[in-house]
Amino acid sequence: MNLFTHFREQIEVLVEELKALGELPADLDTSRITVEPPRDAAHGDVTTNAAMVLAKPAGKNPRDIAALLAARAGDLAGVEAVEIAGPGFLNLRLSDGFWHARLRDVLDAGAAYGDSAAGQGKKVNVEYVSANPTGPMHVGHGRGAVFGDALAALLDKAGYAVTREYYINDAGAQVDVLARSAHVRYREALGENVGAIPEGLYPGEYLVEVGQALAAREGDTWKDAPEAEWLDAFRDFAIDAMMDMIKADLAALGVTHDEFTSERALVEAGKVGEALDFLKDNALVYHGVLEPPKGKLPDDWEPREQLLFKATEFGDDVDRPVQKSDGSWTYFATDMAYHLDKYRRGYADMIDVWGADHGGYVKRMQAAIKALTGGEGALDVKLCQMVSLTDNGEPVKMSKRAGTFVTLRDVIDKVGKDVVRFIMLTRKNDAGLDFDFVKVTEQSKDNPVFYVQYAHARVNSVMRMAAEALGADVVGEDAVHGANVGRLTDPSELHLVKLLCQWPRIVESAADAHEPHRIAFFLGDVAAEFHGLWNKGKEDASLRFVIADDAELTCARLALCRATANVIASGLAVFGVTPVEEMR
RNA sequence: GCGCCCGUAGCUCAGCAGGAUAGAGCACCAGAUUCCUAAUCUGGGGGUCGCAGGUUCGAAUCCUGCCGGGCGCGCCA
Repeated sequence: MNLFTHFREQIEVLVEELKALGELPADLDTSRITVEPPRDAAHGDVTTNAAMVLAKPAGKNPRDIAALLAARAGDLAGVEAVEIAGPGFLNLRLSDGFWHARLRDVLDAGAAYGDSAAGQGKKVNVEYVSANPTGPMHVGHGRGAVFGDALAALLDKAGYAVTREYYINDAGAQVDVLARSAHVRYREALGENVGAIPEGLYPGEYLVEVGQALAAREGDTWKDAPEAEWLDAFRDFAIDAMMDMIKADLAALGVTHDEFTSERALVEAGKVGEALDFLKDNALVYHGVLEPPKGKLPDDWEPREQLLFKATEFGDDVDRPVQKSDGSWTYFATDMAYHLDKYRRGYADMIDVWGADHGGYVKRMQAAIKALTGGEGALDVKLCQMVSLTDNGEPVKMSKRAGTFVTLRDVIDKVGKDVVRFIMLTRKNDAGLDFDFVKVTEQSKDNPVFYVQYAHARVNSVMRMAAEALGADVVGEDAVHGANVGRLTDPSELHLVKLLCQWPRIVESAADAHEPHRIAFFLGDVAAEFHGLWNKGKEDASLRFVIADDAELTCARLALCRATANVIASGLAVFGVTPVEEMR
């Protein structure tokens, strides 16, 4: 249960009562009422702006409305004190007993704590990675992969029916380049001295294997054959090989997808034609000539008549071409068809995770979706900023030519997938991210992965010590669930309980905002609070978790430890990070 | 030229669908440290929230205009 939602509903009930009594107008709009934790703990546990937002439409003084609400709020279950503060805030202080009950909720829910029904089972499609099948993934792809994967898990936890999708860009000119590059490696594998890889082809070593495999399978049949005879087969083979490599890298990162949609298959199935027919039928395309971009004129610019989509009618800045001069579709055209296809598969809500360099593309895609779905479909595009790799503060030099290109796989192999995943999520998606090989593996408070994992491991450590001191019985499931948590009365203990109880709210708001990074910050807060509690035990032995001569109190504190580990594990699960039992 | 994103402490960044004196970590300064196995702890200084208007009971948050940085801008995806 999200307790803030609970009190939001309770306040609503009180407002209805006041309406019935004629104290407030019957048609009062209550939608702007919020119930949330106050920033300052001195203001209680729960605060609402109800009186202030209702004041104007009700034609009353906010503090008068607050007084009306306060008179009734004191009777709500769990509310110990009510006060009116500032311009008309209504602050509720909840009883220790209420919090003890919530702690039991955390323990009973286990890993499912934080699960929400807010999404109401609504279908949502999250498309991420979608790296071109022309080579290995770099860390930038990794960020998008982790972000998309975590966002999908977050939405899933928040009650949405999530589909994770990968769009394979296997139809453009670049996969022909891939095929030609593979052909060079094929000839090389057959013993030909091919020299340097020609300009314009992919020079990467990763194609050597592909060439060898082709040579083994095809023999020298296509060695000197004209391109038209082998292009299709080589392309298909190379794409499959690249996708196998990409999927293996994703597996190493723990990233999964439910659907892989092929651009080529979409084109061959006539989906682009269908989308274009729809646009034509609705007079949303026309033949015209675009104005040249101002300020920066491309060298080879010349006026050209093209088939244009009326993007400006849907919020874009200029109309966008859908067909190239050779008659083939632009990337935009196939992308429109792809998103229409997603919509027709039942996804009115779509989220795309892109690299920030595609930012200029967002408006036209959103315009296209508006046009193609009659305003029914919605697309949120999450742009991921660049990742800069550093090694103890020094930038990692990357040069494809010098062979010092660091792939995503290199990074995973070096620091482990859990570290990669967590660090990638410690920044907002649209902020740049510094990934330092030394810092991310450092065992110190400065390293968020370590700090959070350590808190989880420390719970385990406490359990072991408790078992040694008081016997295995105090750490069993029964003992934890049967603990008299009413013994938790120290303010710092209750503070941790209150923090843990925010988890459902964090899940819902992070899911709503499509911002998984909030979870990383929350987990950092939980870890800090827990470590802080531990440290208090150093100064004041009565606050230690394990009290040798008081098994009941120890059990209560172990329950709090267990609940802390629960919440951390629940958050790490969203991130796809395995909580550790022990630090090494 | 236009569009998108960003501009918060010396540094790296949070700031939750506007909310009550703007937060954290690092760094800096001052103390503590024979500590439940654990890779320290406590306290302190430090901010015109880029600038200027506007909306609002209330703006770091929303709107407009500037300034500064990044990305992008017709047959690359």
